[in-house]
Amino acid sequence: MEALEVKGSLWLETEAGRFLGPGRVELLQRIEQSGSINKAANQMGMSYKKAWEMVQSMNAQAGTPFVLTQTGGEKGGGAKITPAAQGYIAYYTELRHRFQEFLAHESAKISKIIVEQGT
Amino acid sequence: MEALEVKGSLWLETEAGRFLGPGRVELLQRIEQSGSINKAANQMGMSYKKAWEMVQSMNAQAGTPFVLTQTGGEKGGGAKITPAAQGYIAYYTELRHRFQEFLAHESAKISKIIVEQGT
DNA sequence: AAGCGTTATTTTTTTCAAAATATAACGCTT
DNA sequence: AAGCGTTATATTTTGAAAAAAATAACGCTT
Repeated sequence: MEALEVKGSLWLETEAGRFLGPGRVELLQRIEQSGSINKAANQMGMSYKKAWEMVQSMNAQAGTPFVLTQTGGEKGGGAKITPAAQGYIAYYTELRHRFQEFLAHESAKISKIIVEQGT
Repeated sequence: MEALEVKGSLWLETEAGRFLGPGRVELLQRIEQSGSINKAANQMGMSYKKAWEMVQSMNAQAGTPFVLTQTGGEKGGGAKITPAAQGYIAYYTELRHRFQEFLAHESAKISKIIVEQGT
């Protein structure tokens, strides 16, 4: 057994289910950067519909909306994220960093342990 | 936003992909306890075929087999897990315990943080 | 030799999620 | 009024995974 690694995934959950994970955070960041749900979805190889449903779900679960949209107008419309969303993104990023340190630490220990048990 | 919790999932990975996670560990434990792939699968609401494929995949990825099977015989056949599998189960259980402590610690901190940022 | 409960394997069917397609509305620009 | 790029929504199609079903083999017991 070579190159055994500890991997994992992390998300925030409310009583209504998953609230914020890697996919939603990336979507929010791409909406922030591009100003468009459509562009963000295309960048991620995701259908507009799915992205829009993720936005709906987040807006519903958070007390305050995470994404504000506008239909029509100068550039056809657009979307931007709220300060609340930015706050959660910052928190999630720090949390993920601590998690990656946990995983790296456990991965560093693992080879020793497996050798000890003799497989 | 009430009752926000940090949740996650954890597994071991080799260059060939996922090797050991919660589902496989539970399957191994139930095979050990029941002496049968079939019974273990039924207990987990899983088809025999899927359980058998998981066993095949584990046996292939680990250098040494994790499950030994016998067809025919006194009770029609059966399966048991090897000491190597038992060693990995013990390691994974300890790892999961440390992970749950990480999650609990982060969940305890989270409410404070969210309040601070004013949502 | 017939029966049993299991492992082992293939084939078929079903289910469900994802993708694709289509349509409408919106508000600006020209 | 026509065109644009977007949001918003419903409908259809596709595909892949899961489930179900069917078959065979195995080695013991009776």
